Amino acid sequence: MTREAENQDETEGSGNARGGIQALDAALVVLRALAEFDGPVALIDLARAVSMPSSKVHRYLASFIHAGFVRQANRSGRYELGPLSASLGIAALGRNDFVNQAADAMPDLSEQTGMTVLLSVWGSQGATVIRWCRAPSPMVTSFGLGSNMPLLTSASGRVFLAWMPRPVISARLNLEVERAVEAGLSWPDLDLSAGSVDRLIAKIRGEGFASIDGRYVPGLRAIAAPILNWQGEAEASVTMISTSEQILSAAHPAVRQLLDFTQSQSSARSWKPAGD
Amino acid sequence: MTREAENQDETEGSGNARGGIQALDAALVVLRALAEFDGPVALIDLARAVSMPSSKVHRYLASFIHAGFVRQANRSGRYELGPLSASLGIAALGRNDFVNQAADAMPDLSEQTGMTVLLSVWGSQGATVIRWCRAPSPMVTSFGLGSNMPLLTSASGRVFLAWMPRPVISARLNLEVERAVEAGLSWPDLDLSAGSVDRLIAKIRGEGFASIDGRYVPGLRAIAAPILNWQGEAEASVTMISTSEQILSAAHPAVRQLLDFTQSQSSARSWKPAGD
DNA sequence: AAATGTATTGCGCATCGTGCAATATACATT
DNA sequence: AATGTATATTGCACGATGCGCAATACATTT
Repeated sequence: MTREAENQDETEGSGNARGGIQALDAALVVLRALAEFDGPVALIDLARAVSMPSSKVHRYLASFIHAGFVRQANRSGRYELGPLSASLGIAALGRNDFVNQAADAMPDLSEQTGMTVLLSVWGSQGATVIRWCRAPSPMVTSFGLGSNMPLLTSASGRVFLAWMPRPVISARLNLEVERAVEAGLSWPDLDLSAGSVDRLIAKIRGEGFASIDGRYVPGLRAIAAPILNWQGEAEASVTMISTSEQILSAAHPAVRQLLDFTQSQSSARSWKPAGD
Repeated sequence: MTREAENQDETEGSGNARGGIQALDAALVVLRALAEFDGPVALIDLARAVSMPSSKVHRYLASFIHAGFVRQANRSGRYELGPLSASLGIAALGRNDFVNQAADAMPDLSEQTGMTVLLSVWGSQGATVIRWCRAPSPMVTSFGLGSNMPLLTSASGRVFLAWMPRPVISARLNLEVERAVEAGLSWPDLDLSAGSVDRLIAKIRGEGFASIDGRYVPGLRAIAAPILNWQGEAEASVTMISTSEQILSAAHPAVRQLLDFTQSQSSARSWKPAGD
């Protein structure tokens, strides 16, 4: 195998990274690159992104598809992450994370409050719903597991807006503002100036929770609060959904219950720095 | 590389699965096996689980660790999924959004079958049509986007009846039964006893799809199947409408196409362990 | 219909993955 | 503490197999 000069950081000259398999290393680079794209990717683009011949990438993708980690969109071409990647992520999240503890406790919260509760984390595409606990009460379910919530107009997203390091969310924030401006959108409690966003952030942090009233999605109200790590950054967001206007008030018992819940969960262990 | 007999389903004799890389196939089997363990795994156990030599598995793991998909707990011992697996999964979750994906693929299904296809989710008023893909064939229908379908007497509704958590639908079910009783309605294949409903649910789940014949809405036949999420709950329902009586038979090709469609859109548990 | 762009696939060479077994290391027992 | 056992890690040599190139198939566009 005519190995190319794609060694990234190791001092090895003889082989690849200590004791690994070269083909696998290259393949994982491809997989990671695929994950970093926003949507379906053409083979050529993916190959360019990783600086490999198309045929090489294609063979990797064939194996990934065979295993279920990747799926090709239509008949013609583009590749995207497959269901097994999602399963892998769910398994990874459920390992030693706060996610498990929070998810285990969510049914209780849902039952006590009679509301639908969902748990989301910050992914490359924004706030992503990873757990979902339905309440018996009627409720609009136009989104489900894996939904990406908007940063500005969802309670879950606003939690990350307020408690995520600015650099992490800035790209997403710019994207959403840009799109809103292009679409000519305007919102009840938020214009698109930087000052308005900062004021919103300050308000959310001050109150300790974020909310969305029925003016964005008619009839839908939600409150959300962060699960914080010891650095005060949001690791996850817990959201409660209701059709009642009243939960938006800080005096409503649901707010108290939500904050109790997230604060008790915040003491759990959090993300550990990458191994490597 | 002394290749072992790890192909079990392909007819290929020369290589492995169509155009893939053997080492990568084997490595992904390992990763998948790792994900299926509950917690940290010892190398030996993982090797046994996939029937490979420890050294082989160890080299794969070295590459996975190097890429960040796997972490080893301490200096010595056990392996677990790493942060990159979580990132990958979150990205995949967003990309495998059932509703949008199904909606994107609906035109194809409509074209292949020549039938009108609609997509519904569970809303506060019951099954709610959110996408609508008309077939060229003329068809008079009185409902459109946002219509609420009955739980008992629509194919879409029956899907939710069968694949939705009982608490979620119970209120709606009671309401419909109550109203039917008050109105003195009676239906061809369903009386209003609890047992009858349970029998209907069992039948639908057994067949994998729900149907409505022309006796409820004269001249209108429909079949519907669920798009299931990771929890096995119905995330959405895909319905095909026809005026022909024949589609109600499970032998009709449209049923096959519908089930293929929904299963491909669901988070398939049907991924076979690729390796040996 | 021609043309362009892309995905897919033979093919032969030599690179590199593999199995075995030796070694290092951690853990349990006496 | 020392020994023993079990597991993780690593050389080594062979030859199977992954790789790049280029031809082909496929699809979409002008």
